[in-house]
Amino acid sequence: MAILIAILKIIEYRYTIKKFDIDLYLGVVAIIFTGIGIWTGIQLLKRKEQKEGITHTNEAFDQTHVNHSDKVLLSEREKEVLLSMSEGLSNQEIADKLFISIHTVKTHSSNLFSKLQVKRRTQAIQKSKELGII
Amino acid sequence: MAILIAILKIIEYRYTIKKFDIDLYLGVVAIIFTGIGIWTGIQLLKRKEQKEGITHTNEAFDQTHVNHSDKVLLSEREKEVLLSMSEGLSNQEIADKLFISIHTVKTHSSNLFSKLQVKRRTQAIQKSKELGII
DNA sequence: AAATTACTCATACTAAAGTACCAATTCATA
DNA sequence: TATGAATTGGTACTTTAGTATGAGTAATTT
Repeated sequence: MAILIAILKIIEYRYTIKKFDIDLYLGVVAIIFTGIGIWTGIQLLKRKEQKEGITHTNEAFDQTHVNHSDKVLLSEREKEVLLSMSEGLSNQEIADKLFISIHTVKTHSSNLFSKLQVKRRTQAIQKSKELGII
Repeated sequence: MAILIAILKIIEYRYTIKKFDIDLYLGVVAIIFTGIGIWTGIQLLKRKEQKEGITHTNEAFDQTHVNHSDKVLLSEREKEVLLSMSEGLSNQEIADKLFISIHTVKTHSSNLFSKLQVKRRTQAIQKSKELGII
């Protein structure tokens, strides 16, 4: 804001161009500040994307790093749940298949997610295939 | 440009606010057009990035499309969403990645699910891998 | 015997996913 | 020019997924 005001002051040669059409001056101001706006917008969006990019690469790094250092050991039941997930089954369908309640399936899910260090079943599927668990 | 001029004309109540400080008027014009500029800049950048994204996916698409059946025909965008799904991204993350709203991601999701005749994203991932779409 | 691990089930939540509508824009094509 | 496909965005809603927490049981290990 301070910069904008400063620029406005610098441009303020309107006393010298008073003889010119005031419309022309306004048009120039409008165009200049449109340009400033465009530039600002691009800068803002760039910064936002950079932050997201850093976050993503960090996540990707963590995943691949853990792959080599930790041997992820899932229990039998967790592996069964994970396998069923990769087949596209819902929690309820997995529960029916394994003759357990949906609550138990959710417990196994949550546990295997934290063991695999993922947040969603789709990530678990992808990661477990990378690790050769499935 | 025509729009800018038109807006300028609409704003042109300077005859009525002549009694007010001309600096105030200029400040308002500057702020408004800065806002317009920011918006324009964001829109321009969005469009640019989207074109780049499509180019990339087209390259990837050409590699896989030749090899496999076109019985299930997904649109470009649907394939992009599907691929992102298989990478374990949430709808919100896909939206951010493709520079579209989460609503649009859901629309694409729902459409590709019915095209693949599945009910969940996990099934879509499994089936599309069977079909060689991914 | 005590501790640990795996498995089970539950409640009560929040978050995400998915569906069903609708509507506007763009773009290629009949 | 009109028509349809693709893309985008929205509201409102239901369903599923996921988290946090607690707790009981059986088997194994220390």
